[in-house]
This record gives sequence, C-alpha cells and structure tokens, in this order.
Amino acid sequence: MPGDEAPSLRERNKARARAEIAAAALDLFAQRGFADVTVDEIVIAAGVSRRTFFRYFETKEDALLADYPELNVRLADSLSHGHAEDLMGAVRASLHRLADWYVERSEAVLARSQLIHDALAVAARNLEFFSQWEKAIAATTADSMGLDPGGLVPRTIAAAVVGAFRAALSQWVRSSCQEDLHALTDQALDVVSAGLHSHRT
Amino acid sequence: MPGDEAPSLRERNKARARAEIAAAALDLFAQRGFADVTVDEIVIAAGVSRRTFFRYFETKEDALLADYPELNVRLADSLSHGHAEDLMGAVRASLHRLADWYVERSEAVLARSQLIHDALAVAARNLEFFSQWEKAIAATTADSMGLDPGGLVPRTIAAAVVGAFRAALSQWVRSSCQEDLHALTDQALDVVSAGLHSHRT
DNA sequence: TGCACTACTGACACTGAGTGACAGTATGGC
DNA sequence: GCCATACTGTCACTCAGTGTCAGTAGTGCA
Repeated sequence: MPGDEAPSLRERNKARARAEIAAAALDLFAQRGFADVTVDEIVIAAGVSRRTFFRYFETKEDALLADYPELNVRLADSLSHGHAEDLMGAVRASLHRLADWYVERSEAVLARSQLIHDALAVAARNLEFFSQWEKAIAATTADSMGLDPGGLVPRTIAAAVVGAFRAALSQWVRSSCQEDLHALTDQALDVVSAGLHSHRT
Repeated sequence: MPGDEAPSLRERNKARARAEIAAAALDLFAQRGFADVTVDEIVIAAGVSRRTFFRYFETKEDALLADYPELNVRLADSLSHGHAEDLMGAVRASLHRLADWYVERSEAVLARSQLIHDALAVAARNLEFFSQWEKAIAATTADSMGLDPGGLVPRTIAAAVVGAFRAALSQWVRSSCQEDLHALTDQALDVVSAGLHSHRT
C-alpha cells in the first residue's frame, strides 16, 4: 500500500504545502477573525492558487481545523491497542492520549478556540469531529461487550464519555490552559463513570 | 411585550409564510435530496422571493430544521418548571416532553433523518441544536447544585444526559419509529444515571 | 541521461449561497 | 380616511466551492 514507511518527495511536498496553507490561514484568522478573511487572501498569503486550496481543504472551515483528522487517527489507533477486558480503562487511556495532543499545542488550541466559537459554521464543523470520536468509541464498546455498535447502550456510553472529555477541554480552555487537562479529564470521567445520581444535592 | 397572547394578523402571516416555505423545501428535499435542490427552486415552489426566503431562514440548512427552535423553547420552558430538589427527575421529565414532540411528528422526523445525514453541513447544524440543549441543562444543573454553569461538573452531566437522549433518538429512528421512544429514553438515562462502570462485561 | 507516465498545479469560467440597499405594498393605530 | 411601520420584491454584488483542461514537476524504466 502507498504512503507507508518512507514518504516520497511528492508526499512530503504535499504535507508541507498543506501545513503552509493552514498556517497562513490561521495567521489571517487570528488577525481579523474567520468571517473577514476570504479564501483569495489566504491563497495569496500562502502563495498558491485558489484551486489548490480547495484540493487540500474541502471548506474554509477545514483550513482552520486542519490537524483534527490527525487527532482522529490517533484516537482510533489508541483504541485498537486497548484490552477488551477493561473497557473503561482503555477508553480513559485513549482520552489521555488525546489530552497529550492538546497539551502539546496549547497555544494553537487557545488561539483557535475563540475563532471556533465566533463562526457558527466552524462550531458546527467542530462538533462533527467529536461525533466521529463517539462513533469510534461506540464501536470499541460494542466490540468489547458483544453488542451492536449502533445500539442504544454503546452509543449512550460513547456519548457520555466524549461529552465528559468535551467538558474537560472546555474547562481547560477557560483556564487559558493553566489547569491540568489530564486531571480535568479524570474528574469528568469519574462523574460519568460513578453515575449521575451520586450528584444529587 | 409584543408577541404575547393574541397574535396579530402580521404575526400569523409570518408564521404561515415560514411554515409554507419550510414545507415546500422539505417536499423538494425529500424528492431529490438536500444538495440537488437550490434556493431558487424552493422560492418558486413556495411563491416568494429569494430575499424573503433568507429573511425567514439564515441558511438553506435552517429551512430543513425549521421547527427545531420551537423545540428549544419547549425544553427551556419545561426545565424552568422543574423542582430543584430532584434534578435528575426534572431533567428526565423534560426529555420526555421532547420525546412527545418527536413522537407527534414521527413521519416528518423519519423523512428528515436521512436528509440530515446526507449533507455534512446539515448534520453539523443538527449537532449545534443539541449543544444548545446541553447549555440549557448545564444551566439548570448548575443552578440546582449551586455551581458555575460553565464548570466541569454541570457540563459533564449535561453532555451525558443529552448524549443519552441522542442515543435514544437514534435507536428510535433506526427502528423506523416503531419502538417506544419514551422507554428508550428511560433506558439510556438509566445507563448514565447508574454509572458507566456497571457496564463492565 | 533521455523518455514516457502519472500526479499535481494554475488559470479560467461557472453555479449557487448569502447580503445590502432601496422602492413598493400591506397592516395597525388614529 | 391618513400616517407610521413592518414586510416583500427587485437588483446588484461578494464569495465559497466545482469542473475542465493545459502545463509542469516527480517517478519509473531503459
């Protein structure tokens, strides 16, 4: 299969071009906001043609969320290495791997978080990615429990887990990445893991 | 305040126009899919001008999800009437009121569910509405527990609860609205309420 | 090194969503 | 009936996203 091991010159050029376009876009977005930057301006800044931009990114939103797909494969990879006996442990470990990714890019995450909530279309696109995580976790859950991946219980568990992680991320960003994302993730997972009824007042 | 009690002729005309446009749009979407229908075709079918369409709906997606805002106010209304002593009970009751809404519109829900997943932009917009429910439930939760509505615990609880309801809805649609949505809602809520750890294999 | 083959890019024209401005028409209060 | 206000239609415009095709750079092979 192509793309394995040694990336060719073409592959490397593609990856570099994609990263350069995304960087140029993020730079402009950070200066003037998502809506006020046109694709024309991005491609001029990046030194490529309009058409090339849309070969790398399906939409303008995707240019802002350029590295999310990488995050998806990281989650899928991590989930596939977990032990089926301890489902929640495997899921928890996978989420901590995602947390690592976020912590490594604190500044970029912070710069983007405001932009994401400014434009409704970006916010919606952002949620799409979380829903992909839910699918992946539901599949793993169903697999370990011998259930239908589209069934009620796996989907409920996946939604609760990803929801917990979203809450942790949100709190982390609110603290300007000062709090410990791993600790927040554990706290949020503890809430859903122990059960919501224990939070009666 | 205007709009209360007796709706004027203007108000009724607006509501009717909006409903007619949405009906014309849904009809065309059902025939040929979301992407293959242009706004021009919708406005011709509805007998209004292009500009009028965009006065009633911000985007083409919103024309398909026309009655969702109504659902949001129903949730907010229901939550505000709950007793603070029994948070989970109030939330559960509110979700059942939403379930009623869906059950009343089974055919329309079914017709739309396919369209929603066909177009990525619609699916993303759809998730936006669920995230508004999360905000509302997080606010209620925070209120009843004396916490920050944007804090970790209320957001985690809200995400888990709404996630459970989404899973129930999804399972209901998969059964072509044949299963009992209220029972599915209760089952999903029981999963998150009892705690995920109880689902170890 | 030279030659074909394939992947990628740029240029151009086009469709369609969404917006701003303004003139015309219907509604509600007097 | 008259006037202020809300609503609608028309027109012109910007910009996102797509199809096509010719040109160029990277790759495999002799």
